[in-house]
Amino acid sequence: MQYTLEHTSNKSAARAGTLTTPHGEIKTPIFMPVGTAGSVKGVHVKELKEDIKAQIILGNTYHLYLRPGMPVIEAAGGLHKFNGWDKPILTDSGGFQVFSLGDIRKLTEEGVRFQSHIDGSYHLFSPENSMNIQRSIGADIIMAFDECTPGDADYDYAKKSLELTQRWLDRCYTQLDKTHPLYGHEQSLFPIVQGCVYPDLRKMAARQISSFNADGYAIGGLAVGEEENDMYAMIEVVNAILPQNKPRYLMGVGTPVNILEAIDRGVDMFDCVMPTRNGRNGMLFTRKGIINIRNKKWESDFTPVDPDGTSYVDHQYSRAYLRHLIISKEMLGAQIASIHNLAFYVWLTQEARRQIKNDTFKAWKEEMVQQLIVRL
RNA sequence: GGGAAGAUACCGAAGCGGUCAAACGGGGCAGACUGUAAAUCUGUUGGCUCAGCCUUCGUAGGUUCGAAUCCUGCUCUUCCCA
Repeated sequence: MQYTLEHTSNKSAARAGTLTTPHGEIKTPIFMPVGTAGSVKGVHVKELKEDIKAQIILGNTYHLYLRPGMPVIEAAGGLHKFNGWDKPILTDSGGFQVFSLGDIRKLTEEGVRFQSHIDGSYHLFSPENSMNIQRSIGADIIMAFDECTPGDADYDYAKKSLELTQRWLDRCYTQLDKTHPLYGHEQSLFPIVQGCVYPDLRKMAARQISSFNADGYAIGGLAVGEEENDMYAMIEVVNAILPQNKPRYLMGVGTPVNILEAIDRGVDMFDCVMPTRNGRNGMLFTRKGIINIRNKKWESDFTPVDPDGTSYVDHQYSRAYLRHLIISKEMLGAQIASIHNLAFYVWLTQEARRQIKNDTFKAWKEEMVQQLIVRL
């Protein structure tokens, strides 16, 4: 996997680059739609490619492992073959589920004992089997198995948690060395920086993972309950240390403003469930601000969903019609909103890329962040 | 024509002497959602000069310290018999 840093913004740390993977190029900064169970909820591959212009999507180790299970994924020939997406894929390691499944899991040095949220059965996730499962899935980019430390963790907990993540990283690499890709293409492991909101822990973590010659580096454990300013501060601290010539991936973030602020601080890759989940729940992100399409004010607004939108759904349907669909719980409503939001997120990052290369990023971003928070 | 049951807030439906402006659903209105246990969850839903007051449980009266709840007339609805 090859990353080429093409341009750095003249007035900020924002970068434009190209990441070349076994399944094609990714023009950064980039937003990556989340496809937890092997599908970006409600969105066809055709729409991802032609309308949203997604360059890479995510899958999730925990969810795919539980269902359909690795025998099926391997028999299919990996996730690319299984879901028909022939562009790059990134899989999360299950680390986030360590955080989000809170009360049905137990954390030990060995790994995490989970109870399946589907049938209550017990499973152990460890760095070793997370790597094995991610081999079976066959993503281009695979993530280290970490503990996503909660944003409100105290210093001692955050330190212990970080040290565990560091020991787990060694085991991830060891396991990866013992195994090989199953489908004829290389897989790149991205290590993850933890350390909660504590600058010295973040620095320590960034230095530690930088010592591995990874193809890219991730910043995790942010947007998980901490103050927004703390998040931005941690990004700055970490990006000052991570190698310049490798992509940086901010995991699970975030709002359109979060993304622009992070790009401004040198982040290259993003993923978040917000465009799809919030879309399904009636929230539309546009370059003029945020629309809650369920609100009565849109009841008879027959103007396009988003006149500035880049996807066909933006012009094909009216706000009144989309409101009707969402309120009536018609599945088409969720699909339209998801396509719109994903297209907007991808547009936002690709427009940022254009502005960076044009050396106009900083001013453009300052204007955008004012606009993006407006409630329409 | 005779008999039975019933009429409760936007709708459906509990309540069957005081703790009832009235449970619970639905609908309406609004909010939340950040490496997806989420097509989910939360709040609110008579009025006002709002820690209180006013009007509301078909309608008109009555009993009672006190009624959505008990009694009587009336109106309407559903079912059964002729």
